[in-house]
Amino acid sequence: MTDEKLPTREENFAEWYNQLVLKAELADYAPVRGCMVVRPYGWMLWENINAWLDKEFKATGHVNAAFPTLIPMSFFEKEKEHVEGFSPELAVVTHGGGEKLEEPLVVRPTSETIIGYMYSKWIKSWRDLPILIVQWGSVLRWELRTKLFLRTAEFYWHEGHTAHATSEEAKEEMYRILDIYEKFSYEQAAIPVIKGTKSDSERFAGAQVTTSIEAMMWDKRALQSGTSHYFGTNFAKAFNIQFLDRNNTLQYCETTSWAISSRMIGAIIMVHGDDQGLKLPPNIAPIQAVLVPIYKNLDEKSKVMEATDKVFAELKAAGIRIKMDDREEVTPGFKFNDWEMRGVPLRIEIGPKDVEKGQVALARRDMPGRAGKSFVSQTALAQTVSLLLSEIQASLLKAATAFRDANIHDPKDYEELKQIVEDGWAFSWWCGDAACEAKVKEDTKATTRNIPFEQPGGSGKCIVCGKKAEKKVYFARAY
RNA sequence: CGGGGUGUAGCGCAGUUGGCAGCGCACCGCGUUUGGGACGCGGGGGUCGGCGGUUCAAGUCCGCCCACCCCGACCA
Repeated sequence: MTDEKLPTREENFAEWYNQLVLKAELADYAPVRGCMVVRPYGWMLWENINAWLDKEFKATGHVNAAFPTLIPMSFFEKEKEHVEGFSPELAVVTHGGGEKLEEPLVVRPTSETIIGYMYSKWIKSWRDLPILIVQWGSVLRWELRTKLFLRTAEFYWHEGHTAHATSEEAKEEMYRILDIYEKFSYEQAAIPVIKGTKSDSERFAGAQVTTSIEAMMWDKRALQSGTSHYFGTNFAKAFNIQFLDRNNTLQYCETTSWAISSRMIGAIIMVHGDDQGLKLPPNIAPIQAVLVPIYKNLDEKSKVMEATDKVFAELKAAGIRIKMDDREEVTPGFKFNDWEMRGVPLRIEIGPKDVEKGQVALARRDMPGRAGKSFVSQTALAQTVSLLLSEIQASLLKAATAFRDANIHDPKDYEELKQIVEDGWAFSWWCGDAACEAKVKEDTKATTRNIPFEQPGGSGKCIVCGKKAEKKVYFARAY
């Protein structure tokens, strides 16, 4: 708790973000370089995110399991691109029990290798396929520059790892998961995303195809918010994951992996937040409504508390995640600001006047000042609140979508592209040549985000070199 | 690893020509307050990043080291 105000987003977006994460008590800096502590309020948000995803994964035939945190170093050397991609950021354990280890162990930066090793033991026949396993946990990458939630050394995620008999099935899986990620973004996080394929230079180390969902933050930078990879037989060959098909022929498996990380929380902060603080989507908010009793003396207190207790019990019973803030040491005004900063979608106030009139005062976090305020009857309040929460959920998505669409432009030439990516996304024809992509990156720091599945059709001229281009791509500066 | 910066109470900072280590917020206690960030009074809290040097005397001067932050390269 503190009464210092946040900097505005215009003043200093990075500082606004850092201070908000700390003040809202989502996370704190850990005494370990680049690591964070996710505090209870942040973890509740994470749990709500995971609960939804877990349900979707299970509904599509996936099961959960756990693999070791430590992975033999030699495993990483089995897939060439994978080791090249990850070796610069590995943390390595060299000693155990006071003795130097014969083979160093890597703290997992991702688990394709150890899971691939296990799959080779478990898979013998086409009857064993597909294997659809999700692991929930954390991984460690020795990042050089870190930022709470967006890029920490240790971060939390789920990683799905699947093995299939055919490339068609594996690709279907990759797309199925990306669709779940998209659905999550729209329906739960209220963040519009663009689904597409990563360019060769942006592909995951060891993947044949990497797909992603990309979201636009308030400062118009892009955030890759989820990825789903198709490996072909790359990892199957490296780890000897083979099965006998129906014709008694030995085949390599086709594998996938996919993930959404705690970075998603950073996206929620940067897409919805305003100068007052967080705005959490009701569907995943740890607290959907906060109840603030207001009174001046003991007589008023007993009447007010009687009403708030009743309202609290009713909303709780209706399944609304409600919090009663009956702290006596701070004023109502302080509480209003405090809970707004922490992004609670709806505030319910009950004071002596409301008790008299059998009403409550409501304040919507998604609407500024008076526009979001109303008085409603205490009768059937749970229904009113539920309805409002879904309205707020919808309005957050609507606002985020309008903002994104207003900041995507179609440059007429390369010069205009350079201007656009200063403060927005460019949607342009691209010939597919890595050299053109590299030139944009060098000139503007913007990278290709993805080649969206949704294409205008036809062909055009590459925005960089002018050669014929079959696809349009998003260029943006990324986190 | 390159460029820039900062280390003094939990946080933000001040500390002059070297001379009793301070301020604001937070925290604890008591009282008054409470419909948009309340106030009064009284308290507790320090290896001045570390080590070494100069000096009667070092937060302050000198040397070395360490940590962290910002900007690049890397990245979910």
